[in-house]
Amino acid sequence: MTEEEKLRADARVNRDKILEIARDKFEAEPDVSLNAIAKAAGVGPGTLYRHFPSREALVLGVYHKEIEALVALAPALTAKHPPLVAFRRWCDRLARFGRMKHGVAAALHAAMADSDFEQTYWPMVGAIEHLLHAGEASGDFVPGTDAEDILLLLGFLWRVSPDPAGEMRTKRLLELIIRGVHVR
Amino acid sequence: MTEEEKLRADARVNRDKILEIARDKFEAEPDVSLNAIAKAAGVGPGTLYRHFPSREALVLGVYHKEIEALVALAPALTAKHPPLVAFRRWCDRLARFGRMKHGVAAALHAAMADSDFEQTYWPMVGAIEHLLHAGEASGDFVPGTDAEDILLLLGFLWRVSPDPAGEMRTKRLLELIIRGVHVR
DNA sequence: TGACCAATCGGAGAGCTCTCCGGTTATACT
DNA sequence: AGTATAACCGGAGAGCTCTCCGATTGGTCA
Repeated sequence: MTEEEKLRADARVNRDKILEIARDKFEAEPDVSLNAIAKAAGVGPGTLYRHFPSREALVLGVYHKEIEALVALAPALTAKHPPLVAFRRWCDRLARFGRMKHGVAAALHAAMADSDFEQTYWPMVGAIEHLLHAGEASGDFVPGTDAEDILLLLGFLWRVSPDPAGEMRTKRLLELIIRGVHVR
Repeated sequence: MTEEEKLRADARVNRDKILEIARDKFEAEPDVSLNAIAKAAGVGPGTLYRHFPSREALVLGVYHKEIEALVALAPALTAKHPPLVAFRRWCDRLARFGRMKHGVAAALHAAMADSDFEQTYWPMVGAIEHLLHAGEASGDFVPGTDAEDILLLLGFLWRVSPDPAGEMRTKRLLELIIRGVHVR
């Protein structure tokens, strides 16, 4: 979407400044108040909330690039690997992303699980659909698996702790899900 | 737990009143402010928050009985049915519960997925453990499956919509999970 | 260039969450 | 019964989220 293009110059400056500040603040302390971000960015709360109507929207704005990369990764993986491997690698990558951004996980969770966030939700579903289709075509995956279902299920990634124990749990659960989509 | 016994008489009255009011309010409008509940119950916010330190805790307090019943159901089901059937029925029941209480789902989700809520989390894990053990013993389930993992995964139940489409989605995802724990 | 107007700004304010602590009261003990 | 004390109460208040709207300003066209 060309949303960034059609913004008025001052609005674009503000938007960028907010994102820049927000990225730093989130890194430092994920529970930062949006008020604080607005103040640090030199705008009023009204401005921040007009650009990003909710905390989730702001988080999504901040990590937009990373998410785009993740979406783009899906076709690349299916091109280079057999479907099962591609699916597993993509999930691993998603898990790693979730672990890194663990502090903002709650917001990400809400955002990804909610189809109101069209800018993020549907591309993500598309990526999963891609992976699933490859698996169906090769006969490796149970046919008819729904991509939205899988994204919903993968929501657990945003709730595991980022320590080694959580990593093990992630590993086990991804195994389970893969067993669930794999036809034997 | 005997927590209700050792309360001072006035505290118990307040606690019960709060729960009674909260049940009604939640039924009517899940997003009610806790302030409103406190006022309707005739206590100050301080009192409400001392009894239930968070919204999640209050929700758990309200549905405590139902959750206990759910936990008690697990052994009953394993006694009457083969492990796979027992597991499926228990999940169905949990799903139905989630669907009925959809308005308070977010709070329930946080509560069940968070082991800080020991009163609810561990009994729930215990119930799942029971179901899994039965399946392992009979050789139907993949050995070594962790009950906490499953509870985490089942968290999706609190995010599906309560309409027919959501019901279908629930059905599909429970199938997937069952395929994931079922050996062969 | 000047002036118009639609887009944008930003802060006041309503309502909420959650905490803190001085005042109150049930309970136990004599 | 009288009293000590630990438990409990409840409201003031700080800080947050989110909205609304009058003031402001960038873009455009004559």
